[in-house]
Amino acid sequence: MSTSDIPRRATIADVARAAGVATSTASVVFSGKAKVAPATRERVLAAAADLGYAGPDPRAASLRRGRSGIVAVVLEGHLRAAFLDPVTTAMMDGLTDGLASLSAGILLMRDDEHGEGASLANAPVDAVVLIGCSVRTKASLEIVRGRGLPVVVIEGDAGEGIPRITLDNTEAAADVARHLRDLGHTDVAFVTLALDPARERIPVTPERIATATVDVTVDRLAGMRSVFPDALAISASGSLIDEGLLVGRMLLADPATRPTAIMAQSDLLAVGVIRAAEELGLRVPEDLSVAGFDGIAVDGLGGPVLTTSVQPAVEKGRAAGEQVARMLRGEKGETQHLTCRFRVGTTTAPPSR
Amino acid sequence: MSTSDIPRRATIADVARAAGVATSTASVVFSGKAKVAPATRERVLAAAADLGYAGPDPRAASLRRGRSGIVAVVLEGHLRAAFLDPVTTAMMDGLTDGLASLSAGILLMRDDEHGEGASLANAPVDAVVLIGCSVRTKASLEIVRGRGLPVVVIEGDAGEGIPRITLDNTEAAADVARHLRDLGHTDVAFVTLALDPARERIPVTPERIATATVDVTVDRLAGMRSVFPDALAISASGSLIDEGLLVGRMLLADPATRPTAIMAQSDLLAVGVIRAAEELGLRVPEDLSVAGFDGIAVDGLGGPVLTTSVQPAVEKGRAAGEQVARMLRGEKGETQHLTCRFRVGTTTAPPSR
DNA sequence: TTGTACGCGTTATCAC
DNA sequence: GTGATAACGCGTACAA
Repeated sequence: MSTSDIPRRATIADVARAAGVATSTASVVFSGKAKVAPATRERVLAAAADLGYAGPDPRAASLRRGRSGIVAVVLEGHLRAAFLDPVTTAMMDGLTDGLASLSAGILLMRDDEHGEGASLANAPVDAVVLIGCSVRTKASLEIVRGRGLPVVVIEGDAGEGIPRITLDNTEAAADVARHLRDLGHTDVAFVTLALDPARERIPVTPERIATATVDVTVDRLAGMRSVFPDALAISASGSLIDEGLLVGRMLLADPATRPTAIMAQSDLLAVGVIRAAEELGLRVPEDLSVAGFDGIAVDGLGGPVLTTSVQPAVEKGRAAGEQVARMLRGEKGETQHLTCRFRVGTTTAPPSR
Repeated sequence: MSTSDIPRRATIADVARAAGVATSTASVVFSGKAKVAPATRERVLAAAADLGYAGPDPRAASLRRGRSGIVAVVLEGHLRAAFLDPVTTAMMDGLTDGLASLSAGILLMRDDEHGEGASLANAPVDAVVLIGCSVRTKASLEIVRGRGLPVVVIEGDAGEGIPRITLDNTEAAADVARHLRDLGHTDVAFVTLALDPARERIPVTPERIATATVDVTVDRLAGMRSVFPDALAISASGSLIDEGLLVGRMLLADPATRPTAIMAQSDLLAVGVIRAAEELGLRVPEDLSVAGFDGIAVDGLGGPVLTTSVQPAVEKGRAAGEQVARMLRGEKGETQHLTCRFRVGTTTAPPSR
């Protein structure tokens, strides 16, 4: 080991020089964009190995190409909370599929960073996928549009010209509600997802709906209310079994006002409600019908099959990924409307009284 | 379609020209790295707004700076599976904390992509965090070292000079086992995590251990075996309640060979075992003691408190993030050894027979 | 098939 | 406080 002051990393130019070829030739050897004589190819590779050159610097390459190979995914709230939700993880899964043709990496970003740091404003990304639609999303959208990046919004409205991936939340929720009505239920209560960032576990009032920021919650509630206009609804603070349990207890505590059916806006919430019923010695579906939304596989649920509306979560992600891929290819992104499929399970039945 | 309908995006040079200042001045206006007279500042900002310039191009900036502000996190297997695991999500949470001082973005990468695409080999990242230690991790490691990127490995051995974040898996597992032995149990069975990518749900044999690729599984098993050398162990295919349920059924099916205690390598598996016991009408801990590992909060578990070893999952991520931050500051990364803490819960008791 | 030359858009440095 | 200039490392027309 000699003096070596500052061991500047070898560049492709160094490699070319060492191999006795032009830098362009060396470049081609690594990109494979053109034919190179096997002999020179070998020489270049040997020189590279010799200098410890590990291929083109991605930063320089992306400047030159105008592409970084990275797509940003903007989630609301804490990453942890986002990934706790099976629907989100399924969607991410689909997204990686849809993006496969680009073989792009996924840069996770939270929606609420305003600090200097690696925000949407200065991340080297080629496109952006926005998920959900809080007030903040609008801010993110502003930044992204300013940068002129392709955007796709999943379950949210981004305004004119921005391709979206939508779900028929209202219709699908109405389907589930109609199923309960058709079974003969008239005394139904709802457990909704969070309405706004405050995430309070309290009854839903018209005022709260007016100021709600989570479209999904509002849309599904609208569908439910279209069948049972006056049903009591309580908002949970998130999509968790434990939340469903808590709200379930609230709804079932008083035998006098106990509904014959509870409809939750997510499967996890529904499972929680079932647990609450079990605690109180109520049988599902004999004493209480419970329906959910999402159609996910709940780890540890076991026997019962939830009556629910199965949403194409993976498809949502895949569709978004495909649109991003299209836009990056220079084509125009298109809005895709996806639909849910109602599924009858073993957790709903006619009311006993 | 004419050639002029590609409106080249404005650059900082355009802005500077329009504002009548030098590009370096305009640059400083955006970076804030030096004082600028309010008047010129205004002029530059106005010109930028006028030209629709949304700030420096991140690609060019990162080439110039030699930093992209992105840290890669390499997970094994499907992203979905990774995020299904509460320990992983907790760790990611800690990682974002530890990385906070860098305000860097997190680029998710799978461990098993070998395609041309945006693999570790050509992603514009400043550092890498490798999680777990499969055979493939070694391959990832090769690439990363070749590029000379700072690396931190969480729960895996990366060889000389690579800082690691480790857990005292063997010792902690032995602690749990000793607790069971001290309660008087002699007839104990184990449920382990996956041993290798095949993820088979079958008994663990010496041969399988010899060819295992998942260090965590092997280490914890070693701890368990140090107390109960001859206990039957069955490997689950993943850390899921449903997996615990399946393996639990296998272990409890035959009353004649039924153990008095089952020790699982994860809390989710343990919960599954409890469910299996409940199915068979066995009471926990009266008829069967169950212990887990991880100390996570299981959504929907409810009443019982699991006897387990609480691992510092969030800390693991935070420590990794901090080491990355250090290395990026030019300091040397250091290996951190973290320890688990044994917790007695309500799911273990002396054997009844 | 190989080499030359230029530009991608920015920022650090140093004069002024 | 402001300006000129030189890299940063690469890809790719274009010429040979």
